[in-house]
Amino acid sequence: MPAEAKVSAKVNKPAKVEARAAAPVSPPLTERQEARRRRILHASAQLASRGGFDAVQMREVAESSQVALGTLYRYFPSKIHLLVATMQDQLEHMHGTLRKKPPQGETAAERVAETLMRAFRALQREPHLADAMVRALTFADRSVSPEVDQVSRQTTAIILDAMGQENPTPEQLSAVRVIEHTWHSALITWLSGRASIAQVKIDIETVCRLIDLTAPAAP
Amino acid sequence: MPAEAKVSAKVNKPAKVEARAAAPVSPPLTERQEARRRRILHASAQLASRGGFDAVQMREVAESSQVALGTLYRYFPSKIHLLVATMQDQLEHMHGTLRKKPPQGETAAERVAETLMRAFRALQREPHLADAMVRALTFADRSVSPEVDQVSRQTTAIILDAMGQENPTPEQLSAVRVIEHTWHSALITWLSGRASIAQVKIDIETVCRLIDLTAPAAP
DNA sequence: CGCTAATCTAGAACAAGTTTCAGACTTGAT
DNA sequence: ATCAAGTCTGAAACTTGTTCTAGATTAGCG
Repeated sequence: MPAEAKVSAKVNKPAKVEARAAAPVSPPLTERQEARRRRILHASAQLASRGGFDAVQMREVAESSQVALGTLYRYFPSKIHLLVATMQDQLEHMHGTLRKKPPQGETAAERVAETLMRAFRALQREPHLADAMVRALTFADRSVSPEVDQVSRQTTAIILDAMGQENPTPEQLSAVRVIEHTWHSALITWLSGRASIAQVKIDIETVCRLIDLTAPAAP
Repeated sequence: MPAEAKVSAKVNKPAKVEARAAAPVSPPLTERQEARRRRILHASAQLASRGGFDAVQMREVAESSQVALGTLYRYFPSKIHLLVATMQDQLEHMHGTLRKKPPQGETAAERVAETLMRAFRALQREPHLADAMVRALTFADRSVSPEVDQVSRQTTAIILDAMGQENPTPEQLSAVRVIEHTWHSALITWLSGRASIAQVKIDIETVCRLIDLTAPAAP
């Protein structure tokens, strides 16, 4: 009946199809579709690495990834969706990389700060890419909530990993939320040239103190 | 020689002209120019109050404020500049309002949290306006840094006011920075529907604990 | 194989931010 | 009062995100 995989009905956008590598269940993608999706994300990241948010132009992404503009929009319903998906992609890499070398700090706060600073250094290597991803993330409106939430969960997972906490308390989860807020906002101030790298470091270290504040003795 | 006030040279954009009400020194504006500026900001806030960021369309702002499109761009070189200036305007009101009834809390942390929650409630009354202003603020790139910085300073001033600290320590200033980060980011998650009002409250209260953590005995 | 529904493509069309330009209007100085 | 320089206006043009359309392709099923 359908063709190239029944992604579902008309309204369906492979966006939801973005079954993360972990659970490609919802709407299975054809090999060619999966390939297209990868080409698109690759082109997006490449263009972003050059000139940041503005350099990711939908027509160029379509051309670079050898896909028609309409198809690009079928996969990613907006530029913001595309960039947020790009961020999901990069975050997975990052999480994998971070897993390999766990932070060395004594306290949970130290380990989290160390992990975030490591991530920050990675972003510094591709500042334009960071710009595109972070701007998209904070500019996203309600229509992108599910995807942004996914990014948020991934970030939370990274931080909890660094804390080494199996089952964090509600208080600790609040602290993690605040750390994420600070992380995103600090990145923005850095990207827009209003804060130095050193300043970001201080902010991260400052907010990480909240962890110790909320991490009492283990049961 | 010039006309309607010598704003300066060719490249000059009254943007810099935005000498806040406090210090209209740099390039003095004609009365008519000041009036135009007010009309523009008013139209901007009005449109924003309706439909948020997207509803603030430059052509409409120009029409509503009875100014040519080109003139609008002379006063505010981009939509982002316009909305950030709108935020500066609103922040001043807010600061004035907050001054009148200082927060009641015992500790500095309580007072800051109370103040921010009061501001938050004000934003809730005009969620669309809040959306427009906050989105603009976080989307702003380097070209808007001076204006965004001004907003940041104003916010810092409000928080320091609430703390009741005359000369804060560097540590306290760091805490304030982190509070601002959390404030902005929490607003974004609320505006994009990813966090409830209650959640924002918790985040604010959580981060405000940092103040007590960094506020030792007075000298 | 041949069908049928969905997908993909190429390209036009539309929307809103931004730029540009010629001409009318103001302003402040002489 | 006059004039030079800067400002405002109105309208068109340009850019880039987004939508739409008609026709070519593809996938899976009988």
